[in-house]
Amino acid sequence: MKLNSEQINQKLKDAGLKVTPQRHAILEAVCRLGNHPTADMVIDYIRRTHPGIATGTVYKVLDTLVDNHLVRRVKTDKDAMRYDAIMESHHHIYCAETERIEDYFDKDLDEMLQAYFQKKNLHNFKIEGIFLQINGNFNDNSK
Amino acid sequence: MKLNSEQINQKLKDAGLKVTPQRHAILEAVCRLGNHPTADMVIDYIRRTHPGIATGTVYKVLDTLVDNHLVRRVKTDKDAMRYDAIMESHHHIYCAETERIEDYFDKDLDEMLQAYFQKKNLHNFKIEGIFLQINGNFNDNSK
DNA sequence: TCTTATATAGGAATTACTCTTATTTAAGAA
DNA sequence: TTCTTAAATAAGAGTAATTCCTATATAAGA
Repeated sequence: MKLNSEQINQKLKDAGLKVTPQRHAILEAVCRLGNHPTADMVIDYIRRTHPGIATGTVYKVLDTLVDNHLVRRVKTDKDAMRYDAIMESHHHIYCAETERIEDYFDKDLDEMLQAYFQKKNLHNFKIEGIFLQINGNFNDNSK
Repeated sequence: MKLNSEQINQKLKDAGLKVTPQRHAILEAVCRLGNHPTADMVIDYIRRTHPGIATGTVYKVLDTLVDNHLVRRVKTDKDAMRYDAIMESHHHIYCAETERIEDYFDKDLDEMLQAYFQKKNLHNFKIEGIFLQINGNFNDNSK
Protein backbone atom coordinates (compact mmCIF):
# COMPACT_ATOMS: atom_id res chain seq x y z
CA MET A 1 0.00 0.00 0.00
CA LYS A 2 2.79 2.46 -0.75
CA LEU A 3 1.13 4.77 -3.19
CA ASN A 4 2.61 8.11 -4.05
CA SER A 5 0.57 11.20 -4.70
CA GLU A 6 0.53 10.66 -8.43
CA GLN A 7 -0.67 7.08 -8.12
CA ILE A 8 -3.52 8.13 -5.92
CA ASN A 9 -4.62 10.76 -8.40
CA GLN A 10 -4.40 8.21 -11.15
CA LYS A 11 -6.60 5.78 -9.26
CA LEU A 12 -9.24 8.45 -8.85
CA LYS A 13 -9.04 9.39 -12.52
CA ASP A 14 -9.18 5.77 -13.62
CA ALA A 15 -12.38 5.40 -11.67
CA GLY A 16 -13.78 8.39 -13.56
CA LEU A 17 -13.82 10.63 -10.52
CA LYS A 18 -12.87 14.27 -10.31
CA VAL A 19 -9.66 14.67 -8.40
CA THR A 20 -10.15 16.88 -5.39
CA PRO A 21 -7.82 17.50 -2.45
CA GLN A 22 -10.37 15.90 -0.12
CA ARG A 23 -10.70 12.72 -2.11
CA HIS A 24 -6.97 12.51 -2.46
CA ALA A 25 -6.48 12.93 1.27
CA ILE A 26 -9.16 10.41 2.19
CA LEU A 27 -7.98 7.71 -0.18
CA GLU A 28 -4.44 8.28 1.02
CA ALA A 29 -5.57 8.06 4.64
CA VAL A 30 -7.28 4.71 4.19
CA CYS A 31 -4.15 3.36 2.49
CA ARG A 32 -1.73 4.78 5.03
CA LEU A 33 -3.67 3.90 8.13
CA GLY A 34 -4.11 0.30 7.08
CA ASN A 35 -5.67 -2.09 9.56
CA HIS A 36 -9.19 -1.32 8.53
CA PRO A 37 -9.77 2.12 10.01
CA THR A 38 -13.16 3.49 10.99
CA ALA A 39 -14.48 6.69 9.45
CA ASP A 40 -13.54 8.37 12.70
CA MET A 41 -9.93 7.34 12.44
CA VAL A 42 -9.83 8.65 8.90
CA ILE A 43 -11.26 11.96 10.05
CA ASP A 44 -8.69 12.29 12.82
CA TYR A 45 -5.85 11.50 10.47
CA ILE A 46 -7.00 13.90 7.82
CA ARG A 47 -7.72 16.82 10.09
CA ARG A 48 -4.01 17.10 10.79
CA THR A 49 -3.32 18.11 7.22
CA HIS A 50 -6.77 19.33 6.23
CA PRO A 51 -8.22 20.97 9.32
CA GLY A 52 -11.28 22.29 7.52
CA ILE A 53 -12.63 19.04 6.21
CA ALA A 54 -16.25 18.33 7.15
CA THR A 55 -17.43 15.10 8.68
CA GLY A 56 -20.12 14.75 6.07
CA THR A 57 -17.55 15.08 3.33
CA VAL A 58 -15.51 12.20 4.68
CA TYR A 59 -18.53 9.90 4.83
CA LYS A 60 -19.66 11.00 1.39
CA VAL A 61 -16.22 10.52 -0.14
CA LEU A 62 -15.86 7.10 1.49
CA ASP A 63 -19.20 6.13 -0.04
CA THR A 64 -18.01 7.36 -3.41
CA LEU A 65 -14.79 5.40 -3.13
CA VAL A 66 -16.71 2.27 -2.19
CA ASP A 67 -19.14 2.76 -5.08
CA ASN A 68 -16.21 3.08 -7.44
CA HIS A 69 -14.36 0.09 -6.07
CA LEU A 70 -11.39 1.97 -4.69
CA VAL A 71 -12.17 0.99 -1.11
CA ARG A 72 -14.17 -1.76 0.56
CA ARG A 73 -16.41 -1.76 3.56
CA VAL A 74 -15.63 -4.21 6.32
CA LYS A 75 -18.38 -4.87 8.81
CA THR A 76 -17.78 -6.08 12.32
CA ASP A 77 -20.10 -7.10 15.12
CA LYS A 78 -19.66 -3.71 16.69
CA ASP A 79 -21.26 -0.55 15.60
CA ALA A 80 -18.79 1.33 13.45
CA MET A 81 -18.12 0.51 9.84
CA ARG A 82 -14.51 -0.04 8.85
CA TYR A 83 -12.75 0.51 5.54
CA ASP A 84 -10.11 -1.30 3.56
CA ALA A 85 -8.07 0.06 0.68
CA ILE A 86 -6.86 -3.33 -0.46
CA MET A 87 -8.98 -4.27 -3.42
CA GLU A 88 -7.05 -7.36 -4.38
CA SER A 89 -9.15 -10.37 -3.48
CA HIS A 90 -8.66 -11.33 0.12
CA HIS A 91 -10.46 -12.57 3.16
CA HIS A 92 -10.73 -11.48 6.76
CA ILE A 93 -9.79 -13.19 9.97
CA TYR A 94 -11.85 -11.88 12.87
CA CYS A 95 -11.31 -12.09 16.56
CA ALA A 96 -14.65 -11.19 18.11
CA GLU A 97 -13.18 -10.47 21.52
CA THR A 98 -10.52 -8.01 20.48
CA GLU A 99 -12.15 -6.64 17.32
CA ARG A 100 -8.87 -7.33 15.58
CA ILE A 101 -9.15 -7.99 11.87
CA GLU A 102 -6.34 -9.44 9.81
CA ASP A 103 -6.22 -9.75 6.06
CA TYR A 104 -5.89 -13.20 4.64
CA PHE A 105 -4.60 -13.74 1.12
CA ASP A 106 -4.79 -17.16 -0.44
CA LYS A 107 -4.76 -17.60 -4.17
CA ASP A 108 -5.19 -21.36 -3.99
CA LEU A 109 -8.30 -20.93 -1.91
CA ASP A 110 -9.72 -18.37 -4.32
CA GLU A 111 -9.15 -20.68 -7.24
CA MET A 112 -10.67 -23.60 -5.41
CA LEU A 113 -13.77 -21.59 -4.57
CA GLN A 114 -14.10 -20.22 -8.05
CA ALA A 115 -13.89 -23.70 -9.54
CA TYR A 116 -16.36 -24.98 -6.99
CA PHE A 117 -19.00 -22.39 -7.74
CA GLN A 118 -18.46 -22.60 -11.45
CA LYS A 119 -19.33 -26.24 -11.27
CA LYS A 120 -22.16 -25.63 -8.83
CA ASN A 121 -23.69 -22.86 -10.93
CA LEU A 122 -26.10 -21.11 -8.61
CA HIS A 123 -29.17 -20.42 -10.68
CA ASN A 124 -30.67 -16.96 -10.31
CA PHE A 125 -27.53 -15.41 -8.91
CA LYS A 126 -24.56 -13.78 -10.54
CA ILE A 127 -21.58 -13.98 -8.23
CA GLU A 128 -19.40 -10.91 -8.05
CA GLY A 129 -17.19 -11.87 -5.19
CA ILE A 130 -16.78 -14.42 -2.46
CA PHE A 131 -15.39 -13.41 0.88
CA LEU A 132 -14.61 -15.63 3.79
CA GLN A 133 -15.16 -14.47 7.26
CA ILE A 134 -12.93 -16.61 9.43
CA ASN A 135 -13.94 -16.29 13.07
CA GLY A 136 -11.94 -17.41 16.06
CA ASN A 137 -9.21 -16.37 18.41
CA PHE A 138 -5.61 -15.36 18.07
CA ASN A 139 -3.29 -17.38 20.25
CA ASP A 140 -0.81 -14.60 20.76
CA ASN A 141 -1.30 -11.04 21.84
CA SER A 142 1.11 -9.63 19.35
CA LYS A 143 0.22 -6.63 17.27
CA MET B 1 -37.78 -22.91 11.66
CA LYS B 2 -41.14 -24.16 12.81
CA LEU B 3 -40.68 -24.09 16.52
CA ASN B 4 -43.59 -24.33 18.86
CA SER B 5 -43.78 -22.54 22.14
CA GLU B 6 -42.41 -25.46 24.09
CA GLN B 7 -39.41 -25.88 21.81
CA ILE B 8 -38.52 -22.24 22.20
CA ASN B 9 -38.64 -22.51 25.96
CA GLN B 10 -36.51 -25.60 25.79
CA LYS B 11 -33.91 -23.83 23.68
CA LEU B 12 -33.66 -21.07 26.25
CA LYS B 13 -33.40 -23.55 29.08
CA ASP B 14 -30.78 -25.61 27.28
CA ALA B 15 -28.70 -22.50 26.95
CA GLY B 16 -28.97 -22.00 30.72
CA LEU B 17 -31.13 -18.93 30.45
CA LYS B 18 -34.11 -17.97 32.52
CA VAL B 19 -37.26 -18.25 30.48
CA THR B 20 -39.06 -14.92 30.36
CA PRO B 21 -41.95 -13.83 28.16
CA GLN B 22 -39.71 -11.24 26.52
CA ARG B 23 -36.98 -13.70 25.62
CA HIS B 24 -39.55 -16.14 24.37
CA ALA B 25 -41.15 -13.49 22.20
CA ILE B 26 -37.87 -12.23 20.81
CA LEU B 27 -36.48 -15.63 19.94
CA GLU B 28 -39.79 -16.53 18.37
CA ALA B 29 -39.80 -13.29 16.40
CA VAL B 30 -36.36 -13.90 14.92
CA CYS B 31 -37.43 -17.42 13.92
CA ARG B 32 -40.80 -16.37 12.52
CA LEU B 33 -39.66 -13.28 10.69
CA GLY B 34 -36.89 -15.16 8.94
CA ASN B 35 -35.01 -13.33 6.26
CA HIS B 36 -32.51 -11.85 8.67
CA PRO B 37 -34.49 -9.13 10.39
CA THR B 38 -33.01 -6.01 11.93
CA ALA B 39 -33.53 -5.22 15.60
CA ASP B 40 -36.10 -2.70 14.48
CA MET B 41 -38.14 -5.28 12.62
CA VAL B 42 -38.07 -7.50 15.68
CA ILE B 43 -39.32 -4.62 17.80
CA ASP B 44 -42.19 -3.89 15.42
CA TYR B 45 -43.19 -7.52 15.32
CA ILE B 46 -43.10 -7.96 19.06
CA ARG B 47 -44.95 -4.78 19.94
CA ARG B 48 -48.08 -6.27 18.38
CA THR B 49 -48.27 -8.94 21.04
CA HIS B 50 -46.17 -7.31 23.74
CA PRO B 51 -46.92 -3.58 23.51
CA GLY B 52 -44.96 -2.76 26.62
CA ILE B 53 -41.60 -4.12 25.62
CA ALA B 54 -38.74 -1.63 25.84
CA THR B 55 -36.28 -1.02 23.03
CA GLY B 56 -33.37 -1.58 25.33
CA THR B 57 -34.75 -4.94 26.33
CA VAL B 58 -34.87 -6.13 22.75
CA TYR B 59 -31.26 -5.14 22.10
CA LYS B 60 -30.18 -6.67 25.38
CA VAL B 61 -32.02 -9.92 24.76
CA LEU B 62 -30.66 -10.16 21.24
CA ASP B 63 -27.15 -9.76 22.67
CA THR B 64 -27.89 -12.47 25.20
CA LEU B 65 -29.18 -14.80 22.51
CA VAL B 66 -26.09 -14.17 20.40
CA ASP B 67 -23.80 -14.75 23.39
CA ASN B 68 -25.55 -18.03 24.04
CA HIS B 69 -25.49 -19.18 20.45
CA LEU B 70 -29.21 -19.16 19.90
CA VAL B 71 -29.00 -16.45 17.27
CA ARG B 72 -26.30 -15.15 14.99
CA ARG B 73 -25.40 -11.70 13.83
CA VAL B 74 -25.28 -11.22 10.10
CA LYS B 75 -22.96 -8.53 8.83
CA THR B 76 -23.93 -6.47 5.83
CA ASP B 77 -22.42 -3.43 4.18
CA LYS B 78 -25.19 -1.28 5.52
CA ASP B 79 -25.60 0.22 8.91
CA ALA B 80 -28.09 -1.87 10.81
CA MET B 81 -27.15 -5.24 12.21
CA ARG B 82 -29.29 -8.18 11.20
CA TYR B 83 -30.07 -11.40 13.01
CA ASP B 84 -30.48 -15.02 12.06
CA ALA B 85 -32.01 -17.81 14.12
CA ILE B 86 -30.55 -20.60 12.01
CA MET B 87 -27.55 -21.91 13.88
CA GLU B 88 -26.82 -24.83 11.62
CA SER B 89 -23.72 -24.01 9.59
CA HIS B 90 -24.60 -22.02 6.51
CA HIS B 91 -23.47 -19.17 4.34
CA HIS B 92 -25.07 -16.04 2.99
CA ILE B 93 -25.81 -14.88 -0.50
CA TYR B 94 -26.03 -11.15 -0.47
CA CYS B 95 -27.19 -8.55 -2.94
CA ALA B 96 -25.85 -5.15 -1.94
CA GLU B 97 -28.37 -3.24 -4.05
CA THR B 98 -31.50 -4.76 -2.63
CA GLU B 99 -30.16 -5.72 0.80
CA ARG B 100 -31.65 -9.14 0.18
CA ILE B 101 -29.92 -11.99 1.99
CA GLU B 102 -30.52 -15.65 1.27
CA ASP B 103 -29.24 -18.57 3.26
CA TYR B 104 -26.98 -21.01 1.51
CA PHE B 105 -26.48 -24.52 2.84
CA ASP B 106 -23.79 -26.69 1.35
CA LYS B 107 -22.33 -29.58 3.25
CA ASP B 108 -19.80 -30.44 0.57
CA LEU B 109 -18.49 -26.92 0.66
CA ASP B 110 -18.20 -26.99 4.43
CA GLU B 111 -16.25 -30.21 4.30
CA MET B 112 -14.00 -28.91 1.58
CA LEU B 113 -13.23 -25.79 3.58
CA GLN B 114 -12.64 -27.69 6.76
CA ALA B 115 -10.22 -30.04 5.03
CA TYR B 116 -8.48 -27.12 3.39
CA PHE B 117 -7.86 -25.21 6.59
CA GLN B 118 -6.92 -28.32 8.49
CA LYS B 119 -4.15 -28.86 5.99
CA LYS B 120 -3.25 -25.17 5.89
CA ASN B 121 -3.08 -24.87 9.66
CA LEU B 122 -3.08 -21.15 10.35
CA HIS B 123 -0.53 -20.61 13.05
CA ASN B 124 -1.58 -18.32 15.88
CA PHE B 125 -5.24 -18.63 15.15
CA LYS B 126 -7.88 -21.02 16.36
CA ILE B 127 -10.72 -21.17 13.87
CA GLU B 128 -14.20 -21.33 15.33
CA GLY B 129 -16.21 -20.87 12.20
CA ILE B 130 -15.91 -20.03 8.55
CA PHE B 131 -18.66 -18.18 6.77
CA LEU B 132 -18.86 -17.22 3.16
CA GLN B 133 -20.41 -14.01 2.07
CA ILE B 134 -21.29 -14.49 -1.55
CA ASN B 135 -21.87 -11.08 -3.12
CA GLY B 136 -23.57 -10.40 -6.39
CA ASN B 137 -26.98 -9.93 -7.93
CA PHE B 138 -30.12 -11.95 -8.12
CA ASN B 139 -31.34 -12.40 -11.67
CA ASP B 140 -34.97 -12.56 -10.77
CA ASN B 141 -37.11 -10.31 -8.67
CA SER B 142 -38.92 -13.10 -6.98
CA LYS B 143 -39.40 -13.10 -3.25
C1' DT C 1 -10.65 31.82 -19.49
C1' DC C 2 -15.27 30.47 -18.99
C1' DT C 3 -18.82 27.32 -17.88
C1' DT C 4 -21.19 24.09 -15.44
C1' DA C 5 -21.81 19.77 -13.48
C1' DT C 6 -19.95 18.14 -9.48
C1' DA C 7 -18.04 18.44 -4.87
C1' DT C 8 -17.54 20.46 -0.19
C1' DA C 9 -18.47 22.93 4.28
C1' DG C 10 -21.09 23.41 8.06
C1' DG C 11 -24.02 21.84 11.10
C1' DA C 12 -28.62 20.22 12.20
C1' DA C 13 -31.20 15.92 12.06
C1' DT C 14 -31.76 11.13 12.26
C1' DT C 15 -30.75 6.50 13.34
C1' DA C 16 -29.20 2.69 15.71
C1' DC C 17 -27.84 1.45 19.74
C1' DT C 18 -26.35 1.78 24.88
C1' DC C 19 -26.75 2.95 29.61
C1' DT C 20 -28.80 3.69 34.19
C1' DT C 21 -31.75 2.78 37.92
C1' DA C 22 -35.87 1.47 40.11
C1' DT C 23 -38.99 -2.23 39.78
C1' DT C 24 -40.42 -6.79 38.67
C1' DT C 25 -39.99 -11.66 37.98
C1' DA C 26 -38.44 -16.61 37.26
C1' DA C 27 -37.33 -20.51 39.41
C1' DG C 28 -34.91 -22.97 42.97
C1' DA C 29 -35.29 -23.64 48.14
C1' DA C 30 -37.87 -24.31 52.26
C1' DT D 1 -47.29 -23.31 48.15
C1' DT D 2 -44.70 -19.47 49.59
C1' DC D 3 -40.27 -17.31 50.10
C1' DT D 4 -35.93 -15.61 48.46
C1' DT D 5 -32.79 -13.60 45.53
C1' DA D 6 -30.09 -13.28 41.54
C1' DA D 7 -31.30 -11.99 37.23
C1' DA D 8 -34.25 -9.59 33.94
C1' DT D 9 -37.08 -5.69 32.39
C1' DA D 10 -39.14 -0.91 31.66
C1' DA D 11 -38.56 3.59 30.63
C1' DG D 12 -36.42 6.86 28.49
C1' DA D 13 -32.43 9.80 28.50
C1' DG D 14 -27.89 9.64 26.45
C1' DT D 15 -24.44 8.71 22.93
C1' DA D 16 -22.02 7.65 18.82
C1' DA D 17 -22.20 6.99 14.01
C1' DT D 18 -24.03 8.44 10.03
C1' DT D 19 -27.03 11.08 6.85
C1' DC D 20 -29.16 15.10 5.09
C1' DC D 21 -29.65 19.84 3.45
C1' DT D 22 -28.25 23.82 0.96
C1' DA D 23 -25.37 27.66 -0.03
C1' DT D 24 -20.84 28.10 -1.72
C1' DA D 25 -16.74 26.63 -4.05
C1' DT D 26 -14.08 24.11 -7.44
C1' DA D 27 -12.21 20.78 -11.09
C1' DA D 28 -11.71 20.09 -15.62
C1' DG D 29 -13.58 20.10 -20.19
C1' DA D 30 -15.03 23.56 -23.90
